[in-house]
Amino acid sequence: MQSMDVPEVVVLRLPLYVRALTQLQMGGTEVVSSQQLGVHLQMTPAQIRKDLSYFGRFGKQGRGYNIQFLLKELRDILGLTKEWRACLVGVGRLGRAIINYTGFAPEGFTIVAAFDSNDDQVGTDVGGIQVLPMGDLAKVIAKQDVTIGIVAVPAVQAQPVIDILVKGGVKGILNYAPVAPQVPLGIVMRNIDPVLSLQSMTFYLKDG
Amino acid sequence: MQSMDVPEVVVLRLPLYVRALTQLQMGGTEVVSSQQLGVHLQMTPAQIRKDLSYFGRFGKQGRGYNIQFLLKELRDILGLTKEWRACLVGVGRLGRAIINYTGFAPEGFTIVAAFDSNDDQVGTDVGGIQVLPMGDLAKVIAKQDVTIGIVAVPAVQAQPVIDILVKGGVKGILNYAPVAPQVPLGIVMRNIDPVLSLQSMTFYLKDG
DNA sequence: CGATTCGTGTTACAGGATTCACAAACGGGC
DNA sequence: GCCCGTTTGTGAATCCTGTAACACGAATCG
Repeated sequence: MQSMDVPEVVVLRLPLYVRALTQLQMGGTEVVSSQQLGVHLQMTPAQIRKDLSYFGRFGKQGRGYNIQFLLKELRDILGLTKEWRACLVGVGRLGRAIINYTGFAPEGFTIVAAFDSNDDQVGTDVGGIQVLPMGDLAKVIAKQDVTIGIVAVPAVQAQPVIDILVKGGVKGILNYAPVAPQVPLGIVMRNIDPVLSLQSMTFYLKDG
Repeated sequence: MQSMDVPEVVVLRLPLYVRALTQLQMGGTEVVSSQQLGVHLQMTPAQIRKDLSYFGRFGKQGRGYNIQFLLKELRDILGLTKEWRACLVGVGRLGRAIINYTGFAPEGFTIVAAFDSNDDQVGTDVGGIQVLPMGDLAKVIAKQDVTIGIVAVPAVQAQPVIDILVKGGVKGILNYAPVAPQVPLGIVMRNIDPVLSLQSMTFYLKDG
């Protein structure tokens, strides 16, 4: 709702704040200023204050931000208070690594189902999850309340798989395939693409 | 050299062009207009033309861009014509997946060495690569002409590992650990962080 | 209790990036 | 050789983002 006129760059930074604040909280800090947060995250205090001011007034003049309070607010804003249910498509090497990745669950992202188009994979157990045939996708998404689809299939299959996921009803796509797929308006996509990262990195390395 | 006043956003987009052009080339196309590229990549033709114009005049009015020529130029600009040698630190689950990932080699990125601080891992063979102790890092980087360090260690170890890599002489860091590490000026870092991607995604999903 | 210090929220500004618009260039047809 | 449709490259204009400046509230101190 309030989301309408918040720049996307700002939204992309919010998780960084959440992470930094969580870390500080672990360390026992209770109050932090935009100044301190700034050095921690390598950004200017002004930017942090401005970002936060899009959503409310969370700080106290002369003191700073109460970490526990700000964290709760930011988690609310980002929608991190509920459990997000995802399904994985593609249980090859990459898919298996994703299923077994321990970083998702603590943040509230659970992979509740896995699919593969390869009949040899279907029926096998990967990291405690039964691999299902693509045909079951729509049914499972609806029944299991899945909102996020994770794509870990070869490049050529990515677009068709994403089409199926969208038709099936997921609202967000986390795409690991090295392509830039098209999604209809209203679907949120994020790409994980280490090769692109490396290819833009080399521009700066090539004559260092 | 010419790199000085090219905006970083532009550099980040160049690999997308390379990929799209390669795909078109595979399909047999020889010439493409900014218009066509635009629909393919979901961006405005003007932006594509402007981006390319930072580096030279590659197109012909009335015709468009010769794909083979433009690809060669872009690969040159990005420094993708040579083989880039990388080393991996951390051969846990994630590290193993990275070593076995088949997407790097075809693009000219080779992992030539792997390290781990865990003595149980040292000496074992992962995906055809001998795991070495951290102590050998500097020596190997120098001897093997390694310019890129890939970090796949737990969050708490990431910063110290990166410090060692930088001291050892790498120029670029591809960081998979869920932290925002500090690197000295002149070192290029790219972060791969699916959790951050998901956390910014949920902002848009939370009341859809 | 007044003065001082600190740090926020906000407004104004500067610098970048994206889009627009158009002259100049090219290729093909006649 | 000349015209016509097409598409580039590029200033100009617009939009967006980040930074700096500042007025005000809150806490502290003598």
